[in-house]
Amino acid sequence: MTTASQASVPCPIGRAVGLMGERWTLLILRNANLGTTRFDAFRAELGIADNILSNRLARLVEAGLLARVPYRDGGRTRQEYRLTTAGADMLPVLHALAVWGDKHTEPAEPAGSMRVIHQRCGQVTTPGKVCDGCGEIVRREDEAWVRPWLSPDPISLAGPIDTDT
Amino acid sequence: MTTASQASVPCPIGRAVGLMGERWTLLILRNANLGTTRFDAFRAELGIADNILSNRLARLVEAGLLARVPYRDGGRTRQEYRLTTAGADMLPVLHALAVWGDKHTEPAEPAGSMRVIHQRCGQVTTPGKVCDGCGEIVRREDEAWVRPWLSPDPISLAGPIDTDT
DNA sequence: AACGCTGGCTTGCATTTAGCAAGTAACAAG
DNA sequence: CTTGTTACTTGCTAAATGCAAGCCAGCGTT
Repeated sequence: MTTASQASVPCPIGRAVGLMGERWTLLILRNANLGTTRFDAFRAELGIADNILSNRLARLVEAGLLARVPYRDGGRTRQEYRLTTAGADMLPVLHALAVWGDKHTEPAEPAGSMRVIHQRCGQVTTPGKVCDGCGEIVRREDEAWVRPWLSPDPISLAGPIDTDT
Repeated sequence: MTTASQASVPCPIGRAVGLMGERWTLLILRNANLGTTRFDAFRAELGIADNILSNRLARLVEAGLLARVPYRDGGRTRQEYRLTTAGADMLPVLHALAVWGDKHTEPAEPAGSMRVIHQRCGQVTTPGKVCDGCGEIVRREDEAWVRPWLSPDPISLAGPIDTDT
């Protein structure tokens, strides 16, 4: 799913950054990993302009990280932007950014830090491979995030859509 | 080291992305982690415009990820941009981008993939915490990268400068 | 068939940013 | 004093960002 401009970059970091080294793209991928799929939901959650959101979603679909999928809603057809495997595989990047952000930056108001929950044992854990509590590998489907500034409830990560792009 | 615009963002990912969700910034951090320190070296390695490089280096210094340090070179005073602890702590983000980029994007010409070497045992390993070969935790000072499109030689990661910003 | 509503954009515009290429200032050597 | 180097700055053009209004397709209702 490489776009033409990636193909000339030998470095995988360079190619990845060419696709997603842009703040709105990364924020869209964060929210998509947490289950956001609809245009108006991204717009509301991110406070992003319509034209920028439309542009970024199109790029993410073209790059294969999201898939634009029609669905029926109360009789009418709507569109949603579903996470693909490539989009889901961004989770380690999001984990790493969360750890860095938590260590090196401060929110103005301590609403409480973001926490990652291993749902199988219920423990808070460092994002990454192995649960700090029980030592098990934390699988995506057992991981939830608590963002206390939004809600005290853990949000499970979204599963990717199966896709052949 | 939070800039004013970060302080209003409760999410650590949002704050991190506010500082570095931009391709040139990420690429500068990649090269700084591999030991690049001088303005003309960044310019040559990245093919970046002077004004953009100057701007990004200033922002990274302001955000505390790099430190601008004078040094003597053949009698004259020059400046270098040294990695700080905060900049060094970007390594997991770079690792995650490398893994993603390697899995989901293709170079035009197979020059060979980027490889991470655990120098204590000499093995190639997956970037991350534990060596695939010997099972030891891969410490920064024992990690080197091979980027075959540049050179067959492993490049050790740069150690951060001690700094109190 | 006509109309209204909604969703998912597009458009026009002003502002900002990106990037090229030339130029500048400070500092050193000759 | 002149020259060269380093680390930028500047002027300019093109592209991107983002606001706010508007458009179009698809649907349901009348």
